[in-house]
Amino acid sequence: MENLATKSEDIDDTSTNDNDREFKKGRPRSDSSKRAILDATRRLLNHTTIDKLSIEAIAKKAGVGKTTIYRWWPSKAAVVMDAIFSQPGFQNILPTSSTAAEGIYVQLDKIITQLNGKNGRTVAQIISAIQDDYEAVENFHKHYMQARCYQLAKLIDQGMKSGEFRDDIDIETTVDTLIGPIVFRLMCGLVMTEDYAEKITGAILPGIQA
Amino acid sequence: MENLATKSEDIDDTSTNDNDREFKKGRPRSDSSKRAILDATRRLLNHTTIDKLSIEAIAKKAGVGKTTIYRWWPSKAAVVMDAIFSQPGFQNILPTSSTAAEGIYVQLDKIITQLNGKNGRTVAQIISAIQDDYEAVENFHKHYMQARCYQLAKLIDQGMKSGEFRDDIDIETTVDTLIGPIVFRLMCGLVMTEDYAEKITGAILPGIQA
DNA sequence: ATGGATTTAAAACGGCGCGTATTGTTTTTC
DNA sequence: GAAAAACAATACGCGCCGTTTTAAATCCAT
Repeated sequence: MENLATKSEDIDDTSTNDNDREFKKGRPRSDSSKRAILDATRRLLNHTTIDKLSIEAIAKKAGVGKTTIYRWWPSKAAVVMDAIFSQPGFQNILPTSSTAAEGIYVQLDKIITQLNGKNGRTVAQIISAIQDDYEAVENFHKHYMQARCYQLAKLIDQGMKSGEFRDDIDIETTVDTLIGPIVFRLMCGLVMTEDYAEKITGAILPGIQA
Repeated sequence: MENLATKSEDIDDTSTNDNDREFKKGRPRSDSSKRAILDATRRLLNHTTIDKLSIEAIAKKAGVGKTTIYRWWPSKAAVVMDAIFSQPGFQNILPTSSTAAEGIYVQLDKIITQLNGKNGRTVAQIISAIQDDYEAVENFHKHYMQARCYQLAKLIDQGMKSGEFRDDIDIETTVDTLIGPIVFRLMCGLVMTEDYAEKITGAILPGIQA
């Protein structure tokens, strides 16, 4: 639910000390404008692509000045990421599972389900948008990719320690082989069938099980 | 070396019958203009990104009218793909190898080497550019992705028939697990170390070997 | 040669969205 | 009530878009 804006003032912790907020002079940031901007962005993205989406259109639809958007977000990609990743469906909660293998399957299936449909197209476009934007890359990893990869890594590590998996496997590479196929099919416009999580785990897990 | 242009007249085979070319009336397409356009595109891409590259800039640098570009290519992505994939380094020749496993390793390593450096950034940008462009997706698959995936599939199939691999594996999914990690790291801006092909094969092949 | 067909470079067009600057108002703290 | 900051609205110059028009160039068939 936290802001994904990347303006230095927002991520710089030096000015975010507990009671510091109370002592700021001037008119505070309008929360209603912020919500209007993110809502407008989400609604516009239902009918167009990131590429064709313009800051001016967001401002107009949100009933907001262009300057307000430029004031709080460094790029179009930042606004879109903020709008998409703060959605309810995009919280990445850790599932409880009996075995590591089952946990990995559940995780992959959840990601695939999440990416099937319009959200998937938008995430693909976000990954596209970060290609030229160094600042946005970090933002994307921090608020999307790293959390999902870390959970897979934790499950693998857990399986290694419990004896479910072999103890000589390379965790990072194994995570790549699990998440890689999904990103591959997402970015290249290939369909992911409903049983794709099963197919991936069926191809990977037998090779790492003890 | 063939043209990658996607205007219907060019991919429609009905007009490409051997001696049909000789019987066309009117001024023929200028081959020097074509080369100038592709050369200019390549040179401009060394100093900028696809997103920032403009048709007008290409036309100016090539000493060519804008209309000539629009006449022969349907989109910026098509011009760029034509310029990039016709380069010498992008021919995908099949290596000869003793075992299927070694063949797969060689193939992956060649792809990774090809994608490390500026070519990789450009391919990533091409994959980005095809997200909104249905016509360009097919072009990309046809002239880049499918050829590479097909060779991997053939090697797997060969290994299955020779008894080197198990006979119950899903070829398509296995290809995904081999190529997926590479696309994943490419698109997410993660580094691929020199031994990354070794890491992938080390993670995948043990699970499918007989 | 002559006329028909096609491509070519060049120039001009209206339009959109960029990122910035300016203005005057509103909301807060001191 | 004064200073500070954010706000909506508006205007600006700029670059590139995709299209259209023009006149020259280059081929073919007769």
